[in-house]
Amino acid sequence: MKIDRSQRIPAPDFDLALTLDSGQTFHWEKAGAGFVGTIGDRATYVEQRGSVLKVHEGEPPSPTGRRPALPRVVARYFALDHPLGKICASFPNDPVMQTASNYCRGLRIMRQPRWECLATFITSSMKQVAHIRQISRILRRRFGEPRWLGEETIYVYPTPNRIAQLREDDLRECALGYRAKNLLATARMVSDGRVDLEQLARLSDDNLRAQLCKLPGVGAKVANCVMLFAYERLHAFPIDVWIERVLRQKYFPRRRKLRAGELRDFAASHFGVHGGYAQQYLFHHARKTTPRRLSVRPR
DNA sequence: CTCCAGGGATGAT
DNA sequence: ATCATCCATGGA
Repeated sequence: MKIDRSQRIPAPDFDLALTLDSGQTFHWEKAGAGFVGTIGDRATYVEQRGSVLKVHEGEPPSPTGRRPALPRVVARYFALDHPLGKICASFPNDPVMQTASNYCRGLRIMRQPRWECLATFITSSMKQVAHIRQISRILRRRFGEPRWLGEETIYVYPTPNRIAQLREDDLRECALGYRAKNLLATARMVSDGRVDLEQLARLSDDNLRAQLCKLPGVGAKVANCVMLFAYERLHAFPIDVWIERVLRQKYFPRRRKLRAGELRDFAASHFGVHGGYAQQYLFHHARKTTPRRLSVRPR
């Protein structure tokens, strides 16, 4: 008979499914009543029951040294310590923000591994979330190390060293298109030590952004995503096509001409010290409530 | 079929 | 600084 190895973690003010569907990570998949995925190199099952998470993990591939206990790893990954009440209370009191805030109750900005977050957002340029997920799945299955979780195999995100060994064509075969060159070049910079992603955590927001933007395939938007999702810079405000649409339509409906710089300055000042959280709520609300265009058009 | 997607790099104003 | 153009791919 099977032993229930699951552990329980208190998780108030948290919505697991909402958080995993919000376009931060791209690899978690539904499994039974919960989700399976990796947290760093650990294959993990997570299931929410009310305000408690049930978690268990797969066996490590080989005898390993002592590792942090899984509940602490999960709690840190999902940022269960973020004071969500205070964060939401810091949002501006305008109807657009309040609607998004109410819609996204329990959504948390996760603490992702640096390389994994950087690499996936390099592959995200001009891609829908569904396709970013597909690219992540292919890269993991082809180049990532396997882990076993019960009956199923989970793949860790490939390391910078592994990607750096590949040829551009290997990545193009993973449907990366023009992004292949950028992912490869950035992987080689991280792999050979020209950039130390962990050391970058010391830098101020502006210096961190500047350093990230030196990496091939990283501009302001991707840099802000990586700052927000992997460096805990909760003021970073990525502006993608969805957010730009929201800002222009909801906050500047009568301004035909509006420079990108003006949008950036408005976002930085209007949404408060946790602007990144506000941005994520606006993004997810817009993406989930904007009706898809009907497929059949008159001719 | 067309339109669009969690953009970046480059070159011209 | 700001804008135009190109870059691959596949879902809807």
